[in-house]
Amino acid sequence: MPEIVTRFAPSPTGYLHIGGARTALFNWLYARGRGGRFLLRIEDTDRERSTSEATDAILRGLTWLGLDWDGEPISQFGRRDRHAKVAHEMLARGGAYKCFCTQDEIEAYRETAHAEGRSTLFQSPWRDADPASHPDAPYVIRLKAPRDGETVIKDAVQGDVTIRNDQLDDMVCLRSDGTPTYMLAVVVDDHDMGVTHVIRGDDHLNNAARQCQVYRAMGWDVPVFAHVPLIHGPDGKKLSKRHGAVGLEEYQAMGYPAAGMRNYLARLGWSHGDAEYFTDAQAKDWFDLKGIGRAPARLDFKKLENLSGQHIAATPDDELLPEIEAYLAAAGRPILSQSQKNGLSRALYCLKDRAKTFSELIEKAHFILGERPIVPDENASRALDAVSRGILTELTPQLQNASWERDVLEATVASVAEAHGIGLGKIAGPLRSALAGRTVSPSVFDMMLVIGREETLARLKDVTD
RNA sequence: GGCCCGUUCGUCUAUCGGUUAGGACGUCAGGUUUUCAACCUGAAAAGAGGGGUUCGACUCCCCUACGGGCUGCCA
Repeated sequence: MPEIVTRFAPSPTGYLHIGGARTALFNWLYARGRGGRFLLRIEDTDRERSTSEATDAILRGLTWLGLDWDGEPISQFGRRDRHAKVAHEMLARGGAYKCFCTQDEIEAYRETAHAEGRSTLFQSPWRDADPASHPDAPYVIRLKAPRDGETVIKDAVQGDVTIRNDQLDDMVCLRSDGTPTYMLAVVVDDHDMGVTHVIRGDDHLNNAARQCQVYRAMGWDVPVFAHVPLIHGPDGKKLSKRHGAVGLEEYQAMGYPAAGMRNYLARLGWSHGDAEYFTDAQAKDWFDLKGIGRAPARLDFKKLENLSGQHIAATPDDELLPEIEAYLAAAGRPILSQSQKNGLSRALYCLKDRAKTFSELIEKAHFILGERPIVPDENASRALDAVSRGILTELTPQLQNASWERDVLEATVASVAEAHGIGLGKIAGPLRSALAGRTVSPSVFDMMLVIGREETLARLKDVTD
């Protein structure tokens, strides 16, 4: 069994699209789960639109998602000489020909074809021209695609897809300026890189037929294709900016942990029985092309949140803190001081099972991160009725004597509450407000343990005074 | 326009000719009420429509509708 080689080949024209991230994840899982290699190729042959900033953003995104690639990223543009060489080789083999038509001529051809209701696929008059008649003018190299018969794409996801060859025109492989087109470049690169499995968006499904013809023209082995359906927005339309977040980095900035993102993205359009929550190891173990669905999937933030929350809860505290700091940086939020970090790391144990995102975790950590003195917000103040205020006053000296074991704390507070003929639930709310300054926070007892005796008493005093 | 792909609860999906069509998220209703969160229990919720094939179709075939993609010297 030869080694599995997959690749992710984004074009650097913007941020890393969430759909692209999933495609990368699928390729990564497939290779990593089978001891294969996962390569990265930047498809930057479009010099107009490609930027190094976009390349950086893509690498950053992949790194954050935890998708490591083997070797250096390959620049497609850097391989243009090789592409040109292959184009000329096809020429020599008779699998391609020089076409001297200008773009205006082609456009005119399409217009009249359209007006006459004929196929607008361009048919070059140069296809079978005698080389002796070639003018000394700029030309493109076109694939001499078969006009009869059909091309069958054996797709691991879509099954056998048959396309009649008369639906495919002679695509341009080498532009008149000598640069390769994408269609040529992908095939040459995938072949040269030894890619065995091409897992990509199904927007390339039709292109695959043309690419097959290039493989044939060169006598190369065709890789296994797996065209996965695109991700759609919640309304079922193609995912675009109007749906909100489409760039992977936006998800990082919203506070989703990378592990949750991986889990969610893997599960979107792929399934392994009823498995919903799983680890990377399980995903690598289970991932296969057969489990990929054929219908486009819609983004569901609720499910993403749920999975994210589970992953945050499952992450060890010491790994969580760096991730939270990375989140704060990505979101452009204030970084943590050393004392805030110390406080937060002590509080993580009781914070992490209640946060679905890092953003939510930070919000719930208000009691430890907030400025002192903490002022109860409007809702909290309302909760502090006369009775609670009295109880809090009475509680302060009690807590002075209490040990800071959680169960002792509970018992202490409970006894005071009971003395007032009131359930602990009734006092816990106001108490929590007093300690945290707002209504979102972990258990009041956890808070006391985290912020310590001095701080707790000081805050109670603040409120009851 | 032509060609290609798709269509199971609101969402992600299981099913691979015979199931009370299963799970998860979300939603709703209860429970614990020692708070928030969590947790527990329960409920509502699906095979786009129409034809076939078959003893029997969500599963196979055809048509329609809808959605998406491709149709560039973009990738």
